[in-house]
Amino acid sequence: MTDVISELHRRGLIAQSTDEDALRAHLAAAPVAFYAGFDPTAPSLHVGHLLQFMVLRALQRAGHRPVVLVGGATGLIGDPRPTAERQLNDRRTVAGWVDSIRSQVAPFLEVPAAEEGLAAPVYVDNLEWTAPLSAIDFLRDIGKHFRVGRMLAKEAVAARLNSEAGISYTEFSYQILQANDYRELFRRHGVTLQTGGSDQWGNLTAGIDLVRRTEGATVHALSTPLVTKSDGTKFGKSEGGAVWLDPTLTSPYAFFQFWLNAEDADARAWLPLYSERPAEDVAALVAESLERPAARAVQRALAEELTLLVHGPDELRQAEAAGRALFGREDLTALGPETLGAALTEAGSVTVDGEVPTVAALLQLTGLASSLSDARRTVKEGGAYLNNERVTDPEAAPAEDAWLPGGWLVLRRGKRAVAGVRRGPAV
RNA sequence: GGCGGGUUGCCCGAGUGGCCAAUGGGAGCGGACUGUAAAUCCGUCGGCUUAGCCUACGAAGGUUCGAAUCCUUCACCCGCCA
Repeated sequence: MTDVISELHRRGLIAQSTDEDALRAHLAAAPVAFYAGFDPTAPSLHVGHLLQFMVLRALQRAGHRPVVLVGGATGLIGDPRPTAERQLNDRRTVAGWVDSIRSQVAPFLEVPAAEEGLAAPVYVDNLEWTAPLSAIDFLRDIGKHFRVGRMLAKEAVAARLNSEAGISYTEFSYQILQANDYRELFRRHGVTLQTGGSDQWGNLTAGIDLVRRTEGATVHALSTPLVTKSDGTKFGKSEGGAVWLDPTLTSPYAFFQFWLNAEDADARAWLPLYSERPAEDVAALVAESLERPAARAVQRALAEELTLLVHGPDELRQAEAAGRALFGREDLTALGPETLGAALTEAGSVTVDGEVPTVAALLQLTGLASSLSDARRTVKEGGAYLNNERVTDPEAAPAEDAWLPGGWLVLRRGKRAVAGVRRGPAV
């Protein structure tokens, strides 16, 4: 059995850990069950969650059994964020998100049939054991084991107490629920390791304490570092917001482009975290990037590997081809209707029927501009292009001879936001 | 429960009756330079049927020719006291 802790260290995936020697020995002794939780706070997971999957996959490859918890209960309460109180989502919405997130996780964890020696993942929802809890049970059987002093000292709580936002009793209680999850999974599935982001450390240790107090057992936790960007802005955002894993929210093309557009320094820092290539290959790619940054070998590697992982081989091929077509040197008319159509469909497109809208309207329709005002402004600033030629009049409709073979227009905003307009009856 | 302070655009934060769609900074967006990087510089940054109009300064009312600015009530936050 490989020493998975060493691998995780090498890749920079460990921020904090409970007694590491003990954990290493524990993992080496026998296959263990471990868990990571995902709260349904949105209809889809996003790139920020990807790092958790890298840890899950590494542990599973090492022979351990992943237990994936989707927080149907905790998602109703809200993990305290450092800045402000969360808006509560209604129960039906959260229940729907639980389903979509559960199915989203599945592809990341192979089923044992595919590869011998892998333990099948288990999926659970903490609503199962949290919903039946009465207030009395909660306070007597669980609450009694928590000291308020320790709860207040947790970073997530302390930050909020010191902020103007304060913290509600609801969110203050969150750590107790998550701790109870750990205990339930210890009882039900023999889980002895929880992984999560470093911002979850307080919650992870709360669970360890509860298991020790009530079960007399020593269990472990491992946290991943916060992924950062060299310019200090938040990781995982691109034009238009979060980068989702759901292909209907963020197209595979956009997902591919997100990684391809990473800054050099960031891409080099991220590669070990996200790549499952051998260490030598990772090192070689980083060296290549330092030598010839313009080739963007590291960005390409990230984009390819992760698009393949998240969206599969077909989508990867199309996302790549679309990028080549739209950013290639060739004349657009030389592309041919099939290539052009496939690329634009991948990038995002709209179909217009009847009278052709103005350029400003098309910018808005394709989502390249958020409003008509925004579209007009973009044209005024010289940032709008039709078939790679700058547009000057926002109120003019594209000329008849602008239509490319196949009935396409290529609309672009700035350097990299591209969308297609197709003429024809609505599909 | 009492007293005091606060709630402004994506975020931070000015603004105490007209010159306020609201100073400034950050983020975002566009341009130049590049490599579909970074840094830098310049521009832009509520919406619309765009020389104009509409909606906005926690919420709802009120005073006034005119309110983000004054008054009343409500909600929430922070601090001190009980």
